[in-house]
Amino acid sequence: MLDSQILKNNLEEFNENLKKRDISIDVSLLIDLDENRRKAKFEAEQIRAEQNKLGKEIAKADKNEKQELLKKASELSNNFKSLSEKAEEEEEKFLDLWIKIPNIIDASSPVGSTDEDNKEIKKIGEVKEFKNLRDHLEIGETLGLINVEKAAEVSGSRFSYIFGDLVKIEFNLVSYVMNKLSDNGFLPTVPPVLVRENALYGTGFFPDDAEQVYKIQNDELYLVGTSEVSLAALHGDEILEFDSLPLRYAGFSTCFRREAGTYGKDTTGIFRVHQFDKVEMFSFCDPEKSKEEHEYLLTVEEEILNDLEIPYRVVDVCSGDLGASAAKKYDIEAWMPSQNNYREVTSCSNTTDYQARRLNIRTKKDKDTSLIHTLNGTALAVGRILIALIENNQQEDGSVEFSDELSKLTGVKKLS
RNA sequence: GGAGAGGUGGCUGAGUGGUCUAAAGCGCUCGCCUGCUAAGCGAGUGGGGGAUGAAAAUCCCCUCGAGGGUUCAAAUCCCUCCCUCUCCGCCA
Repeated sequence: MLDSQILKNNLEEFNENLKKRDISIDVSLLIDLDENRRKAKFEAEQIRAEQNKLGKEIAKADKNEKQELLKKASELSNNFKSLSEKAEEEEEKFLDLWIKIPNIIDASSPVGSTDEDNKEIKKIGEVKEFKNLRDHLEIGETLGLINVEKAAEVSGSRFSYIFGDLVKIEFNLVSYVMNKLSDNGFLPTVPPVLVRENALYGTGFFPDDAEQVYKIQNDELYLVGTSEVSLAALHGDEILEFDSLPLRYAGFSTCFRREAGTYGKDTTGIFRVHQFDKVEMFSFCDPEKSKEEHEYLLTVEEEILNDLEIPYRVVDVCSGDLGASAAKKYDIEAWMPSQNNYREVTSCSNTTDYQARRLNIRTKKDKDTSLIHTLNGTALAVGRILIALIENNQQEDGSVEFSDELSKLTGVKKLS
């Protein structure tokens, strides 16, 4: 959520941002609603003040005076009730619209409408040529490492079983990444994957992306699509020690996504599934240092991909492709030989104070309390990394063989 | 799942309808005192929103787990929810 002061202080920036994001809303309506709610609240408060004053007089008054004063107080009370009701209505009217306004985009983010307009920043690693090119599913099925057909019978489409050495690789990679992050000041965390509605509003997934989230009907709980949600909410309603910033966490969790509206898209194998495991970095940061922190998270992501010997490119995500809460976002896309293309394996966002305002996370600096900035980045999206590892290290005979260096991380030299 | 007890400021803890503007203690900050340290003395010490103002500031509203209700008036009474603890049952 944005600071509504922007309507008074920096309307130009506000309008420009809407333009960049290609959103058309009635700004003058917003301004009116904002003014109305302030006015309504102020009027209610005035009456409340009178009422409070009178209440104190009543407490001191003797019996004769009391009856008279009570009558007056009763009037004020009714008056206040109707005014504060009105104030609440006005507040709600404004907030309903305001909560949907996305974050202010960083000046350095490219302007554009779709992922086609994302800006490639760099391309690292050599793309190999393959004879008898196979995709990860074909390799995985043949070697008995992946089964999506059986998973479809058990759970429906977009689920998978992974077996044997692939599981071994998953746990080895998670362990490698957790160690690396722990060495770099991230606190390893296993957060809850079921959360209340509030955590999803706080992180900006609600109300906009609600259709992507699984709901547990009986208990009013939701399955997180990323541990970002539970990590961000960890410090909700807190004032963090300024000297403790940045507070960095590395969360391991299973992630659940409904993938509504993706029918027919990425239907092969385990690329786009309803359930996958992920290690996520999350940082609570001094607002003045969030840009550096963002670059830092990206660096960590790149190091991991380099260690894993996966060719990749880094993309600066354009205005139209940013989520509501991000001011700036870098995606890393790994080379996927079977698709002859780079595909997203990490995403790293600076959400500035957008989540912090909703979650009420602040710090105290020189006596002033101010909102902190939050950032998140994927350290290891297990499923997609497994795909990249399988496909980029496949052999002509349909086996998969890792370099000596890489096999130290996977714990497996050859899949056959 | 059953039975019970609770949630008050950074912490401990008093407070069962109006002077609560939340006692007291601890902690913290500043000052005094002391050769240093401790003790002592004094002052201050949460958060959010708003009005006026160039600013400094002054004033107002909200906040005792959350949300409703009763009342002229709620930390205090009533309802719903959340959380914590104890006992029983079940359980990885």
